[in-house]
Amino acid sequence: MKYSKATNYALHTMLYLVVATPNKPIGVQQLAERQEVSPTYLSKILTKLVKAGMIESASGANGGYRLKRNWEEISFLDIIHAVEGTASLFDCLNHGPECLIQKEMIAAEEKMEEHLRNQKMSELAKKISMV
Amino acid sequence: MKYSKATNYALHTMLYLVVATPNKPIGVQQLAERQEVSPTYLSKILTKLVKAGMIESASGANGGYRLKRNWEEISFLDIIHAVEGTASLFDCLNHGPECLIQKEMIAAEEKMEEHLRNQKMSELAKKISMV
DNA sequence: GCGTGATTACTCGGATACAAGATGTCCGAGTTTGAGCGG
DNA sequence: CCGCTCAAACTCGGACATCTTGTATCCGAGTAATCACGC
Repeated sequence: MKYSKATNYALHTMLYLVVATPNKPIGVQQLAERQEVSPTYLSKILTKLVKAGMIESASGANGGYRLKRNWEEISFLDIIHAVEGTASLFDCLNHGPECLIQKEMIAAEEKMEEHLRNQKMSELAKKISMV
Repeated sequence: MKYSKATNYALHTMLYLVVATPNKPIGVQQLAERQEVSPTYLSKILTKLVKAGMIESASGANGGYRLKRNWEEISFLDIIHAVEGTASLFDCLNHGPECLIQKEMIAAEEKMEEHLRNQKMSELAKKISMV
């Protein structure tokens, strides 16, 4: 079990956008270069963030991706859920949701999600700009 | 990102062994039937638990798998680590361990592991026998 | 100067290729139990 | 009754086969800014 590279790219891209915060959209190429990933693949991932309402895309020349309003409230968990989906990490195959094992696993997962929900990208950006 | 089916099988098998607690080893076939999985595949998974020192295997007729000493201390995390490995869920590809994003992700993961570490199979078995 | 059209620089989405890991099967080898058989 | 052999019931481990998912590329289509040109 591993977080996908896509999640890695998405988190880093969001952090970059939050740190930059220009009104101008930033092109996929520029975003992709920083992370050494192909622009087309990154674009695919960012489409998920667009559908989740975190960023918006601008077509045409000087196009790219830009933060949307409430960007200061975006948490790690928001981004991860947009990329990885919101399904729980563990499904008991035989017993379904009544399974005690499953209940414990989901409780543990909740602990992790709680931490990720409280961690906002904008907070992290502040730390960086202090350095 | 998902926990593998193998983890599901391993957790259920361990719970079954803890609830049963006979000195006699229990055959793979019996264990596999309960979970509707092929014996050979389950055997592969249980081999990992053997190497991790949680159970031991007995060859020959009336052979099978049996709990080892300190079985009362076995936690969910022990089992999961034996099956899934101990690598962290998130690796920042570009920046390595200094990456702030990675640090937050690992901190979140720690929260989940802490919960799983405190959850012992023997405790869960008690709850079941009460019902 | 000003509209109009062409060019350019982009993103979007689907189709497709590729790789890796999870899942599952097969089989030969080794091991223990227990039954059968001969002394 | 004892000991030997042999068959049966197991696990073990490696080598495959298969399936799913993540990763990545390619290309045609659409869109917005900018430039060129003609009036």
